[in-house]
Amino acid sequence: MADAGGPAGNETLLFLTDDQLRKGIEAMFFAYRGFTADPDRILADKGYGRAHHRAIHFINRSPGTTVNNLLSILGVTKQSLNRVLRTLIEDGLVESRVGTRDKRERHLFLTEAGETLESELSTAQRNRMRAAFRQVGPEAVVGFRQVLEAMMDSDMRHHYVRLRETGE
Amino acid sequence: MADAGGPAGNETLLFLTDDQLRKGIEAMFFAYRGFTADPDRILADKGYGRAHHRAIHFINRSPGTTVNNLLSILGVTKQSLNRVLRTLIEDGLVESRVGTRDKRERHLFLTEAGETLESELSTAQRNRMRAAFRQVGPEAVVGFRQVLEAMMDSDMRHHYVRLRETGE
DNA sequence: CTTGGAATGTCAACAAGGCTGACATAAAAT
DNA sequence: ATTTTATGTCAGCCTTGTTGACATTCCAAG
Repeated sequence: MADAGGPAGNETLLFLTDDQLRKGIEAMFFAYRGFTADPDRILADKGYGRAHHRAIHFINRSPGTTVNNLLSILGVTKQSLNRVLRTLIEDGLVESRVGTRDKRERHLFLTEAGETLESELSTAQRNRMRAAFRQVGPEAVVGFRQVLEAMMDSDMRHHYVRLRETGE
Repeated sequence: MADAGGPAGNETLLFLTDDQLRKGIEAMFFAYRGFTADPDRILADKGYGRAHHRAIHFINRSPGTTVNNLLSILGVTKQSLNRVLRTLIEDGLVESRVGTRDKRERHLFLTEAGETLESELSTAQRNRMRAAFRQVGPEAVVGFRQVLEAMMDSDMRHHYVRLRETGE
């Protein structure tokens, strides 16, 4: 179990040892903290949390998205999302429009104020990621994204891919 | 702002565009969900949460570590950690021994039961990471770790590196 | 030896943000 | 006409973070 290469020691599989995997696990843990640190600071100043950031991010990525679609992307309950959306709508950062084809649906949009905050948050987060990317170079970035994509649950990968296509 | 390469379009920097950075950000978000999904299920069955997992992980990595050291690794308040440690100690998964040199300090160890749970959790998490690593190959894994390390806050990187050295 | 400060524990209170369950409404689908 | 779907809302619970206050223990400096 500790040696993925077996007694003969297939050297091409040394990157699959428990030790290497543990390093990957700890790297994910510490890096995710850095990943969220800058937006967290901005959000705390304005009385918001990560949940607000996530909603704002994905509304910005897919303007007019429905509540249901957002729910499946975020993987939370409607009550939990609703609490966050309510405050964002009350504060004038998000607009909810009744659907035209299907009037049961609410389509979500960022207001100008919402776009301003989104830009502030994503700029901070991009700055850190840009610094990391620049430091390690394009080939490492390709590997980074390949591993992350392979680590996703398949339904989350579907969301990721669909968003990826939208942006290109 | 949208074009990292400038008007002339330096093609070697195309991996730093806002679009590429956004993909990296979304990849981190979705992948982290997968990263924690398997342990989360195991923990939920036993009435624990991620905070318990983190404590168990780092006590296992550094047996005999002090509460203070654990605090700086986990980045939470002592009250928050204390609540988690108390339940783990009550449940017989963690043992707290008064320090010999400095009797103010408590040194933390996993009991046999604690090691059993740790193994269950880390096996599940390693399995997913192993599958991802195997799927993308060793060069991608190198890039993955390089980007993550570059994305950490420097104090977290210190912890990461210290733990990395311990394991080798 | 006394005192100050550090490490730890504990109690209380609070907030964010997850969760479940129950119920209401409007509109689409059958 | 009935059922299903999409959404919202209320109430209550849990985990896990926070702050503040205070006690204990003990090292270390005066």
